[in-house]
Amino acid sequence: MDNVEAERQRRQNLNRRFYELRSAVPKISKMDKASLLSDAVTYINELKAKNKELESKLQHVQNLSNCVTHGAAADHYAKANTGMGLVVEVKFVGSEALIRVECPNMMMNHPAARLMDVLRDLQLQIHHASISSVKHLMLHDIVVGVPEQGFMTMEEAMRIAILRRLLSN
Amino acid sequence: MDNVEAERQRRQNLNRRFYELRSAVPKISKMDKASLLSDAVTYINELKAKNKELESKLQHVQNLSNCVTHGAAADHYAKANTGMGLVVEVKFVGSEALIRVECPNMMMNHPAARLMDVLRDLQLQIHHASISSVKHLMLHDIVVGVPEQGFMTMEEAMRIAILRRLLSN
DNA sequence: ATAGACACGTGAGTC
DNA sequence: TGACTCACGTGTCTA
Repeated sequence: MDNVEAERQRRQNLNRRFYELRSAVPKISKMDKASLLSDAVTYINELKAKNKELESKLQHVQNLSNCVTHGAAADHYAKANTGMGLVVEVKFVGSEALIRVECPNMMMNHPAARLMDVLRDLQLQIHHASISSVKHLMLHDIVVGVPEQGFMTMEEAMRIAILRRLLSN
Repeated sequence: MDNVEAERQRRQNLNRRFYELRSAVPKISKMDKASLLSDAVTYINELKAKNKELESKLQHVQNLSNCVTHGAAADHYAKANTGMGLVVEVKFVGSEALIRVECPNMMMNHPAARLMDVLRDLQLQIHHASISSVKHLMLHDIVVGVPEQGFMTMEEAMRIAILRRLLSN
């Protein structure tokens, strides 16, 4: 018959696909065909799960970094609490601290004065200050001396302290 | 024979696996077994590729956000290329752009002059500038007008452009 | 020898 | 009608 040869090629072709599948699936329990198939489905499901996990993680991280990069270091805390573009950054350089505050003008009256009050309350001595207004935004770059103890190791605490006091009342 | 029944169950089992595989693979060209197998391998490879892409993207984003949050907007590009604390941030506000550059003094001669050269080269008109030196760090806060076209939609490109020119030569 | 897995040829069904 | 896929029973091989 001609059928026998056709069937021969069909089996041969099918086995080729099996080998291809074997090469595509890394974890193979047994060289058995049935095992290969179930291994393939479990592997596919693993990939699907990992894919979903990665996608959600990526979206989460991208959301966070959007918050950060959008405002060039926009403050998550401020965003969460005010919904506006208040940004406070603190960075220590030796015994001094750089403080950078971005504040929308409409957010509060005389943000500069308010910031100075806060710094006074926190007993932070001002070494240098540069304040400018661009459009609706007030920019404050301030260099302060840091007290011998307290904030020395906690830039974040200091940042949060300034932020809370700015937002309170 | 007893073999016939065993073989019957084996085929039956194998077909169950085939059906499971069918349910695991979303894109099926034909209901053919061979097609199913090749569809499975292509789908697996698609998942693998997407997985790698997501992983690298995630790592990339995580690296960026790590750099950003670690140094209060530290710059990945600068860190990678200089190993020092050069930081360039760009932020658009309407038709103006805020540029903030942190540069260690020992990194280059007169970083302010160099930065001005760069801004001139990029044809960015200076609206306001505040430059101060604290310890070993030079701080530049500059407000420039943005050309009608070009950087308007690409803060990042502008940031990178400034950074590259600062680092070149 | 006993069980499990496979390839083979064959008949049957489909387009 | 071929061209195609599939299920079946059978013989063979290995552990």
